[in-house]
Amino acid sequence: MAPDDTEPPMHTTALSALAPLSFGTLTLWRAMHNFANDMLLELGLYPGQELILLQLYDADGQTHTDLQRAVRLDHSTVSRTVRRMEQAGLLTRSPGEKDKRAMVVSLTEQGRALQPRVVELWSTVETVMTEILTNDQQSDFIELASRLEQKLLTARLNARRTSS
Amino acid sequence: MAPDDTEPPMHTTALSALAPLSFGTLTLWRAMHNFANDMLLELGLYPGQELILLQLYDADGQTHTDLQRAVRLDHSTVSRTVRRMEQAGLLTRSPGEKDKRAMVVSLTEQGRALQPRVVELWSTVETVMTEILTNDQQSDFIELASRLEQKLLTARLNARRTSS
DNA sequence: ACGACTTATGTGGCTGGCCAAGCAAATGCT
DNA sequence: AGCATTTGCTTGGCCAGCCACATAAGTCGT
Repeated sequence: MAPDDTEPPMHTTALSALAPLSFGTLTLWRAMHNFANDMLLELGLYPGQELILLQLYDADGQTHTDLQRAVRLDHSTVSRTVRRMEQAGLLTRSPGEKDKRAMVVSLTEQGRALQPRVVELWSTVETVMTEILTNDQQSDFIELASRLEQKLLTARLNARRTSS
Repeated sequence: MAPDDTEPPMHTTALSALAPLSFGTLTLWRAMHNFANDMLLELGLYPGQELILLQLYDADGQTHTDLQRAVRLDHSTVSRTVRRMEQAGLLTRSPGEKDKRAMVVSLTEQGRALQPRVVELWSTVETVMTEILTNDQQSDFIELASRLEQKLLTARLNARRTSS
């Protein structure tokens, strides 16, 4: 788990003065990540694995590519993570019938058994967060976050186009 | 860098429906992280290293512990990262005079030369984000993020207290 | 039908981040 | 003074995430 948070929080970083919005995003994410992580570890999961599980709960029997597009991580990351989850007994991989290159990922009993706990985990995180916000604040935050995300995505694309 | 974002964004993940606030936080952070990362790599830096540099720009000659408290990462992470940055010629480590256990970290010419570019990097990120927000929306977002962070920090502490 | 391209996945290597275990130096306590 | 505790840092091991490269299997064009 992350370092002790018993000390006064670092509200005086260089970054906080230079780029408060970025700083706020970073620290919020870290706090959420650490909080979720503690619970994930109790389920024997590592961060990111629960996203793949959620994806499979939504529709079992997806290929690596399906999962990769959903979670938006590198295919090599998905490949390794899925393999580790297979070794952990959470899911099964088998070559596709039509397309022999594709690996179809299916939940095992053990993997499916985690569904309520994984759902509860994220519900807990969400509850903790929404608890201190009004409905309006929640939708405002979500909308702002979404707009910022979109802006950053397009900014990144533009930057890449001009550099390459 | 992260996977191609040319495909339509994943606005239909299982998590987005289950925990929209958490999902928004996660995706926003990822977008920001990826955007910043591209620029970091062009500077020959890896994510997290620029935070240590910023810290040193603020006050050169800090110990590992100083840095660790500032960036709030695990001390072992700081140790490794600082060592790699030393190998990259960005900084110097030398045992403290009074306290021979402490490693005092100082910037090299090369490390200090990066200051304007590191500052510019985060300014760029911040500008991209603030561009689409009014001043009120910016301060709202920062305040909400800060409150959410605090809530998550205390929730984590409570959870740990009761479990251990 | 055959070669070129595209797609699906795997592997090695690098980083960040964490924990746990270990070592060395400073501090404190008797 | 001498021993126990605390503090500062290091190392090994595990995971995520990325890129670059490699392989296998569909697909397409001639």
